[in-house]
Amino acid sequence: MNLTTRQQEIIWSAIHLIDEKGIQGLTIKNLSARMGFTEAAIYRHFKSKINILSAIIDLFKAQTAQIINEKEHSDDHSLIQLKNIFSHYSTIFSKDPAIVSVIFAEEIFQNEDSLSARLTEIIETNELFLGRLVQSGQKNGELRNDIDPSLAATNLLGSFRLIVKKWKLNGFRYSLKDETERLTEYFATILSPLKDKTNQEQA
Amino acid sequence: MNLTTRQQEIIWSAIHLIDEKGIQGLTIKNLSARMGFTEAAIYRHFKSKINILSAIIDLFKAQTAQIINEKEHSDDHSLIQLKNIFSHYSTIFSKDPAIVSVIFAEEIFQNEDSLSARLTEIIETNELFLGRLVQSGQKNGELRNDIDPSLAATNLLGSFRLIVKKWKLNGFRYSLKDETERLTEYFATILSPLKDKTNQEQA
Amino acid sequence: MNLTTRQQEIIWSAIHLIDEKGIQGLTIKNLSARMGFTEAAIYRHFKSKINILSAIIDLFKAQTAQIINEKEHSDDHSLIQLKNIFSHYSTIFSKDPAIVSVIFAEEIFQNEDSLSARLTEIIETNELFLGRLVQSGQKNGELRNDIDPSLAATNLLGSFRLIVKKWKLNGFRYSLKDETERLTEYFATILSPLKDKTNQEQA
Amino acid sequence: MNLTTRQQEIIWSAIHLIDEKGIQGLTIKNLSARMGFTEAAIYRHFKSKINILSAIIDLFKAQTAQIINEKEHSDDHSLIQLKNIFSHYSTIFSKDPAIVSVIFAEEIFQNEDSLSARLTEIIETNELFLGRLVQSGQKNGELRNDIDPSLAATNLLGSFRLIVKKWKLNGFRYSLKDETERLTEYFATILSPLKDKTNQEQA
DNA sequence: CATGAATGAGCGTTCATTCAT
DNA sequence: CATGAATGAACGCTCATTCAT
Repeated sequence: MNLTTRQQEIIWSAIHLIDEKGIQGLTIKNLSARMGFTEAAIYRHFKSKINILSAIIDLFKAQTAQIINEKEHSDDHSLIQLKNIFSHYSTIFSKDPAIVSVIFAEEIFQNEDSLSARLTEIIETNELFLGRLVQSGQKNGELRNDIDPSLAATNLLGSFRLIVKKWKLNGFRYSLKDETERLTEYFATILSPLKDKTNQEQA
Repeated sequence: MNLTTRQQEIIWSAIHLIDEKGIQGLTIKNLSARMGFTEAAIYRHFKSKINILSAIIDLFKAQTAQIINEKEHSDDHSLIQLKNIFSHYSTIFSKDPAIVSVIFAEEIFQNEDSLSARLTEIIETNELFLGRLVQSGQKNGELRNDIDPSLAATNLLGSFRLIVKKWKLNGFRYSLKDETERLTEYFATILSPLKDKTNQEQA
Repeated sequence: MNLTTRQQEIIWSAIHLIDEKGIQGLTIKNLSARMGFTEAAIYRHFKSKINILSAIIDLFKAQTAQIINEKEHSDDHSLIQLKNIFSHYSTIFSKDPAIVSVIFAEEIFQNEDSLSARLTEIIETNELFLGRLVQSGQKNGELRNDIDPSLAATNLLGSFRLIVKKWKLNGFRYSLKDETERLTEYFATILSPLKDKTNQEQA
Repeated sequence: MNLTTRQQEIIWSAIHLIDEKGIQGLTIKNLSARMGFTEAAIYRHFKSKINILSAIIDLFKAQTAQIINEKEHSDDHSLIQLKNIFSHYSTIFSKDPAIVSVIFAEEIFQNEDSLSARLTEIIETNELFLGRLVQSGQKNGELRNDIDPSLAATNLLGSFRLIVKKWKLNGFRYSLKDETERLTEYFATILSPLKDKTNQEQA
């Protein structure tokens, strides 16, 4: 909380290290080399390595909370909001793809219970928010109401996570924003109420 | 390929170690301790640690290929087949939950390009198969045809991955098979053709 | 010599650190934390860590010299003087038990020849003074004269050191002054001339 | 307990390191250098550094127990026994003076409670044994009975410890055995019953 | 088929100390 | 008079791996 400039630099170096070499590549030596100073100097800014990881999670948690808070009280249609939130995340990830190597890789933190619990919360926060979105969409008749909102939330989040993960596994070579748009249109199709469209599409 | 009994024991010990302590817990020392013999003895059976990880991936790859091959030429309806394949995986995972800590954690292998590429293939193989399933379902009129089969496949696989991951993050406390059933019923709902049901559900 | 207030504060913090955590606990970091300012600030007051240890020894040396000087020209009987000097030390130690962790632990300074030599001198100074006391007591007929004064001095000092060390090992839980009194009475008994008491006591 | 040859070698290297450079000189690096192999190799033989210190204490404890056990049931006169036991210790110390740098330096172990407690026991064991010796000597009329046996024990042990410590501080330059003999004769003088000697000595 | 002993590199961390501000 | 940031060396310890037996 309230990180110094140096602390922020270190955190982002750590995120990029994890992105490039995995959690095993996040060593104090690698980190200090990337920062351009000695290993000992790291300890001026963070008490320990797990403090660094903890700060990374804090960062993502705050970011998630802020994004959700922004959208929470919007008046937009549910489908627009869904589109917006995934679009928002894909913008963030596109700006610095390294983030996804950390935020979607719970395994990284599994050694430290205190950390993994907090990362799990981030998933849950997102899922719960998506669930609320679906539910209110159903109330307004914007979304089909023959489905369980929480399952729909899992469905939305799971799909988004997979396209992001594939994007990463492919070396961020294509546009995540385009993929996200395709996905949200797909969601619009499958989650829309079952109006008279039926006959047309069946053709 | 053609692993000895000892090699298989070692591989499963390794999988369980990863499950329990993460990739950082997979050390030759831990592994040999779990096997009940010395570190040097491990090297009788595998040339190096990477070879062990490689064998793990081979195992999962072979397993995936076999599962898909089994189902590929089935005459069952697409939705039944979808149900069957997820049910099959959830049975395997329930029997030994440690598997999911490895198979869904691509990060683990990201250090070694040779390994991570092969793990990515497993995802793709599954996704392609699901895509073919959806496509044939659309041809037979069992599935709605206003959606892109490959997006539907991402949707199916992503959702399943997320319920499995959540199951793990919750310490395998509840039944994955039940969750999988709920998910496949959800899929049945959203992927079914938009027959005359329309009006009824809208009520 | 001629220490500033701050220097004295630092020295006493150092003594207490050694008392609590041993010489390995006397680090600049610990010391500055205890003083409530930064590590760098320590170096305003002392050129180096060795200088701090050196000042501690100077302190004890001066203290010892002063105590002995005070008593040296007393007219009291030798046994009274012995009692007085041990009582004096036990008062000092009781006021701040941390002292004994330093003054009786020559090992602490053994790395630096310059320091250990000076600490040894303190022992010798005390022992020589006790020797002179015994000798003058023998001259006056107050102490038995069938013993070597310097051996008696070793005997006196060694015994006192051991009761102090035991007091420390027991966590300063009981009264050192009481123990010292018991010890000096014991000395009175064994060092007194062998008058006609003989027969009585033998009974 | 039941140390291998290598473990014994390491322990004795450690004892000599402590003797030469103090506890701060006992580093794994120094130790392995003295042993002629790498730091990592030490850990084949001891789980940790404090295990090494623990083994050293075990060694001294066993040695003390054995010495006391040997003498405990002797029929010799108390003064002879006192002489014997101090002589025995001074022989051991003379053979390898490094021992005294460890056995009489409780400060060394003060960081680890488990260790310091066990070292304290060694002092106590010796003191209690000396106390029993004095008491039985008093019963037999060999020792004066106007003194408290436990105070006498403190007196004996404290004095012996001081001559040993002085011997060390003087770089083991003179004969400890001679000094010990002088001390035990002194003890014989002050602890003997107050027979008719009185008048003679008083002359 | 397995062990015991060893290695060299690297781990996270702490040390006393310096220096510009 | 004190701080914040840094250093280089050392700390205890673990890593994957090798090799003679």
